Amino acid sequence: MLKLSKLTDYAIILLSALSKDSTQSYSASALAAKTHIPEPTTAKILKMLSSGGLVLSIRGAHGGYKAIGSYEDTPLTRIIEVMEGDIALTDCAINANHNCSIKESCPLEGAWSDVNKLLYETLSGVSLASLLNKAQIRPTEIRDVI
Amino acid sequence: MLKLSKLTDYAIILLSALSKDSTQSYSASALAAKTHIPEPTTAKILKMLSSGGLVLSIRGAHGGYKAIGSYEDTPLTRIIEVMEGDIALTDCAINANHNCSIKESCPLEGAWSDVNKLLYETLSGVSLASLLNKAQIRPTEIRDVI
DNA sequence: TTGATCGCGTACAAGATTAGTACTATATAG
DNA sequence: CTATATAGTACTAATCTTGTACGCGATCAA
Repeated sequence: MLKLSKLTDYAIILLSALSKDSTQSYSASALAAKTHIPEPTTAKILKMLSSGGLVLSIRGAHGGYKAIGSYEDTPLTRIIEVMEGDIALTDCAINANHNCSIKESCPLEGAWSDVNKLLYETLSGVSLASLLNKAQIRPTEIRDVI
Repeated sequence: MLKLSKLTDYAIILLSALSKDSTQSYSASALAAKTHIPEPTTAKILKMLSSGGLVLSIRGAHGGYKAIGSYEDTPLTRIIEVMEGDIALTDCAINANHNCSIKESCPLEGAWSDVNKLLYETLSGVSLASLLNKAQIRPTEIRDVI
């Protein structure tokens, strides 16, 4: 299926809610209510986004989370990396020294890493802002390849 | 992580083994021995590839599996679809009518489908043969986008 | 200074998905 | 007819993802 995790999906929804007004801070529970994402899960995701530098956290009473900038230049890959770790189609693609049971006989060796790089470049070209705006996603010369 | 399943990974290894000599047929157990993929798993994958039209199966004594053509024009997406079903970053991307718990409040609506299409186009541009050859993967004008 | 609010960190439990196995049926060659 | 090999289905086991719980630390306001 080549799926993103649900948490990544949720993360983008939360970022969307936060960027509605990036001057204001929202508590985790307020965001949960707003987005209908379960509260503990919301808190967890916001923590991850915060430690990944995608949102600002303000501790203490009347604290909360705040958007950082407009996400105009934030590539989709950044969110995926924060939420899921490195982007890798296969374990081989990212880590040449992983312990693969069929390593000796695998005919692919480094082949995946090229495909992986291509995929990464493609998703890097999509900014979070453009996703949130449902706006144009990529230069046409690339979209016409199909 | 945006990972492919292990079965998909194995499938490509098996296709690679088969295309070494596409005139010959190999039994599932022979391929398992050759690739070091567990035998029952090998059998299962070959069945899937066969019903997806990616390999030819020959039943009965001295039967086995055979490659179909050179896979020069077989896009990577084809294998992924056969092994994992539709390519979809999120459930929303492919099926607008899925029952999503936050559907009413989701700000993304159809946005994912555009990204998904882009991803699909990108992976379509990689042929199985080129992956097996570790050869050039994409026209330069696209690879230079980074 | 003290209490209430709210984020941080870690660890844990439940659920869903994926990987792998077993068994029976069917087709073909000799 | 028999041996060989794939097809199909159902089941089990392992892993990953999701969601929850709880105690700690920071900040604000009275």
